Amino acid sequence: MRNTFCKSERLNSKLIIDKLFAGGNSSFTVFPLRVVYMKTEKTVSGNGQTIPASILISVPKKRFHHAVDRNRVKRLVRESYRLNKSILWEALEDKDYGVTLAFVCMTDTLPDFKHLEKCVVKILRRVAEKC
RNA sequence: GCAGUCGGACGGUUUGUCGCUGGCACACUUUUAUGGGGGUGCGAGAGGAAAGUCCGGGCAGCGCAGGGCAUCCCACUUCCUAAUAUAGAAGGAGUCCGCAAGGGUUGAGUAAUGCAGAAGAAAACAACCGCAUGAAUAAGUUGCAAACCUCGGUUUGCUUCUUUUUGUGUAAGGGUGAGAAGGUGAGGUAAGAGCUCACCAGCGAUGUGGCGACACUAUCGGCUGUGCAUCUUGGGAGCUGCAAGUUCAUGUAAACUACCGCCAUCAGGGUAGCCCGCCCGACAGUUCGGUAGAGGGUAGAACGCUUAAGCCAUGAGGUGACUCAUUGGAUUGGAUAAAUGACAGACCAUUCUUCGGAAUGACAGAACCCGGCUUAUAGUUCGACUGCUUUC
RNA sequence: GGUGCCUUGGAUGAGUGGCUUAGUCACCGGUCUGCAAAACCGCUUACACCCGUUCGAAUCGGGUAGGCACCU
Repeated sequence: MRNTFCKSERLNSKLIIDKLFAGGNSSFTVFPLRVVYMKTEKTVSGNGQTIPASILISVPKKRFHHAVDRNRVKRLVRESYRLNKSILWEALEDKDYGVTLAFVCMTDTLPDFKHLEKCVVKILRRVAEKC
């Protein structure tokens, strides 16, 4: 399995985002990230591949004032998801629904990659268990 | 050598693996078709400030017969740029700071009107103290004369000075203030005063130089307080901003347009603050009911969207900003819950070092596009210049 | 991306060029009380920062920093 991250894996629909944050969805925190997730239908990308999970990364302006730092955190989270998404995908392979995830950054200081990757792996395992 | 001023350039390099965005080529798939989709290969992918949004322009939509007033903005000069006297740059001018190289800053006009805390007699009208002089009467006083007597004084008249009251003159003085009728000296006067004169500072006129701001010296004019506001003069300004706006698919609202009907009321209504003017006029507007039309907003997709008032070199013109060229050359960021990344290694800088090595990599991330300004910025580097010191 | 606004004692908040600033609440200290509450009295370096205009700036102008709202 290739560790890609194409456009249809990103969450960009305003309606789904509103639904995700409206309440009633499960969430938990593995410092420095908070995760909100929701069951949805699986989407099919242009080449016929089914995409079981789509994600969103949010870094609040209050915690990181400069755009450089916000971009850096988003890229780190995205990269660690890309390298480890197989955990979630294999768990959802034989299910008939998909999952939508939102990562929210909770820390004030810039995290380093190895730390964040461990954190993301932990989160993905927990989501895979619960679904 | 030390201290300093101004201006410019760069702002980590590179290899591998795994990804993202868009470009080109190739074949594939899907669709009636334009087209859409992923795959493989090739080469590309943040800045000097991308930032602040302090200015200006392009571009886009809406509005708009015309004129005046009001409102707001601008204000040393010449010149440059798309930017009209506005944002800025260059050459100058005035003024302030610095020994200097240099740096900061800006004056439209003052005819009229108003205001100026505290302090001060007074903030420019006057009044007051003071000075000078006239008068008055009262008191004191100097001198002279006359009369009287106890011969030393008393009384009366004139007179000198002082005090008091009052009229007139008074831009000296009143030492407070940011500012006190330009300053110093002499003459002059009852006392004083540009009242007169000499020198000095400023202003106005004439002259000379300069495109001009302005400068200069000479002559003439006694013309001379500071700040703010009103005011006056000249010039400029329609509003909103790519979340502008255009197109597609979906669908029709209590909003819009046209027509019809009914009821009541006003004489006017529109022209984006007011007036003139212009337009409409018993139409329009308001309330209710009906019919028809056209279609807003939200969510989605596409366009706008990147080759340009652009950049580099050469030549010519100009002190310079900059401009010109039948000149030559290179142009590949275009995202949209938002790409330009992550990891590992080598090198390069800086710091620490037990000399093995270790740590760190400034400020900061395009959001329609340009030009300027401002602010942040580790480190490296180039050029021009100034002052002081030393040596030759 | 664009547009508009705000910043004054610890908190709130008045002050449109003239005595480093009105009031309210809170804190602390004092008076009062056997002790407290209430009441009364007192108290708090720089008006966010820098520069300019002015004789004089919280106030006027320019810049910087921080914060808020709207286009939603």
